[in-house]
Amino acid sequence: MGSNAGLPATLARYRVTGPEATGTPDDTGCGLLHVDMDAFFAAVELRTRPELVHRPVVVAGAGPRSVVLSANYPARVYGVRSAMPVGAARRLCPHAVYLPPTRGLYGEVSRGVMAIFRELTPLVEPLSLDEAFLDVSGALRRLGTTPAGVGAMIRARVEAEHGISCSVGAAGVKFVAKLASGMAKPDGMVVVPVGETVAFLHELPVSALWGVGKRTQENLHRVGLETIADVAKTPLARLRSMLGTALGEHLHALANGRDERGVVPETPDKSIGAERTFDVDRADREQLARELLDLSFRVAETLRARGVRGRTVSIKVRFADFRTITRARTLPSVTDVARDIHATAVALFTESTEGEPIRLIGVRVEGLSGTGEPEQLSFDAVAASAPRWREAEVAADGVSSRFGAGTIRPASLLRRDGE
DNA sequence: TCTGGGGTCCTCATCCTG
DNA sequence: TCTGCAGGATGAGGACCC
Repeated sequence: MGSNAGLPATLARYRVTGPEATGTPDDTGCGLLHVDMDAFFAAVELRTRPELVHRPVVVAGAGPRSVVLSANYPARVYGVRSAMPVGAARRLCPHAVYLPPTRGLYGEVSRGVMAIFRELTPLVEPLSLDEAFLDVSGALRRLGTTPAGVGAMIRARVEAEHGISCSVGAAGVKFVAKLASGMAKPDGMVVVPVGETVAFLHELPVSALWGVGKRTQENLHRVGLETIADVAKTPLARLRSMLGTALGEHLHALANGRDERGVVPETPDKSIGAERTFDVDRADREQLARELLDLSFRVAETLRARGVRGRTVSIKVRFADFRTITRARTLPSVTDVARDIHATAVALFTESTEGEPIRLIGVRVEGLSGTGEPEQLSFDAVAASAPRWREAEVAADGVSSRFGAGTIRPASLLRRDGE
């Protein structure tokens, strides 16, 4: 969400000004668009709270360990950023309005926005609820406009139909389009002409490269590489030995304006998981086993809803000192049954912890395949009983779809206070 | 500052098998 | 039967993204 926000003064010539798509840099061949909603969760909340529009507004959970999910631009002036602990945000901006997230609402708005994109081109690759890549090259003739013209259409329709603003980047490659939309924020459009891709990139710091986070940035700075131009000039062999083969090659290509990746409308899930951070660290094994059961049910529900099963169950445990471990086990056959996932998760948890206080616990299922694919037969007693458990859980899915997710859960998940 | 939750991808180590 | 090797599968952890 806009980590590259703000267009450096030297790059101002790439901004689309005036009536959009008229005073535009040359957008020939810039058929790859990246569209990013501005301060998405906060903007969605402000639709029903217009009186707060000019005040700092932060969307965040209520727990003591919550982080900021979204902050509008008046809040960002005070240094509030997404993913920042709420305590830190409150210190920076105590007078902001702190709103809890509205479950389900952002997904609904996101589906509406993505539907607009798909009316313009079938080549839409959502990256998250609030952003997507679009390849509009093949749709220009039908739409009778240019890439910047499509960007202008999108911005106008999203605003008119959903009451939120978005920013658009247009370029010849995905990575540059994404950088451009970050620089267009808020509520703008940036076009990087194909012939100027390298010049555009080379002024930017290494942190602008996709795949360079805090650690890699430190590694690059340590050897004197500060800008993308520095990375581009570095021999590939040196980058490989410094950063590993994959990352070295990846950054070298990006720094030289090469990004072969196309827009991929549908990528199958690789894993599905759920995790929970406790407000207070927990050491009670029975309580933790119940938490694993709840997480296993959530994961299994999602697997069945998406029509997939997985073969490897993994757990994640974060201890009070923030040390984090993962443990995984591959099952003899694929599953989407909470009971099997839970049994494996509890076994992994018991083998890898010794009663220490736990801050976070998570369950994930990997190695996914469609439910239509053949299942390996097993003589294992648990596997033999699985169909009956599965039927019970599928029946519970039916109730959940009518009365809300999590309506049916094992009795052991009910608290003594009668929740 | 004191660090969520849902993911992907990569690297390295280890084990197993032919 | 033993040894060495290569390659695949698996597991753990780190970095990164939104």
